[in-house]
Amino acid sequence: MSIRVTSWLESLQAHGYRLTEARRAVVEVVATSKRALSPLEVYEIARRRYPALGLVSVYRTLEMLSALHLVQRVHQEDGCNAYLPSLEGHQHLLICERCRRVEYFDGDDLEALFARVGEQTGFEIRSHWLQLFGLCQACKQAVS
Amino acid sequence: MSIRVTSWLESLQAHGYRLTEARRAVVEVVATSKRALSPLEVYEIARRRYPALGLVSVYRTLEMLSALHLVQRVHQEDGCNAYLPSLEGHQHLLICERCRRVEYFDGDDLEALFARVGEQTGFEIRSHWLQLFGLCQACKQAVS
DNA sequence: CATAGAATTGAAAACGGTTTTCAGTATGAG
DNA sequence: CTCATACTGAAAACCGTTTTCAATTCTATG
Repeated sequence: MSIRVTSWLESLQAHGYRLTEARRAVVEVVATSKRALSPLEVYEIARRRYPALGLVSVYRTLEMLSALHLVQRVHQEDGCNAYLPSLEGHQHLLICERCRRVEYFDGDDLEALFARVGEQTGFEIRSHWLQLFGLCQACKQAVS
Repeated sequence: MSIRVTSWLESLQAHGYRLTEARRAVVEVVATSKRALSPLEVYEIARRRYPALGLVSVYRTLEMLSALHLVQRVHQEDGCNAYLPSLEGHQHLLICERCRRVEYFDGDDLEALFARVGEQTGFEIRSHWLQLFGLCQACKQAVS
């Protein structure tokens, strides 16, 4: 059992949520995924180990995990309802356009840019959003 | 009449689309907006000058403008279906969280970061997506 | 300017993903 | 073990978007 699964389940419990089979199944799928998954994908995968699962519970669990900042929503050209584990402090994503695999990277050097833009525009910058898209090593070779 | 409105209409015509009242109304609203507008917002505003307009035509016109790269879709926490004029070469957005006004800025200094991330991960980076969120000068004062 | 034929229109129906409702069930505190 | 209640899945409702379709509007051509 992945350490992340355990930690998410503890986190849910610590916030007063009950640990149910439905939630366990959803957490196990999302916490260990290396790709961003849509609610329907989570549903289909999680149902392999807990066939009684309802799609509604997937939505509800994703909402909780999102509120606890354990998962983040990923936006792409072809849809904005995919979820991915949130790694503390590594908020930027690099997504393979072919296989959808995601890598995390940090963007420390962005602070200077933000400061400059804030100064030029008079905005108080409060958050940002950076995603890169491309081909992962495996897909790069597969395509060529 | 804004230069951008004229230019968009010419662009539509040059691509074989007819110039109709519905399209004119939609183009006039979107091309001159400083905020990202949802299809429904476009519809409501455009109907002031062309009441016969149907919501369907808004969707269809936005799709065309998007295909011609004249508008871009803006993604935000609370929705991903807002459209904004695309300014050639200035692809990054700074969005006011309060009034939704948008500023454009360029992010030339990002190339180095992309190169570094590409090298570290083995990805071939093909595109990117950067948005900043904050408070514009006016809203900064209004809030405090 | 008039005509004809194709592109375009708006209304309504269909669609698909998400949310709400609800009666039954499983959880976990005591 | 018992009980109150959080939680469940199914079905219905919802809502933004897309499709369908008959009527209308453009615009190329004569």
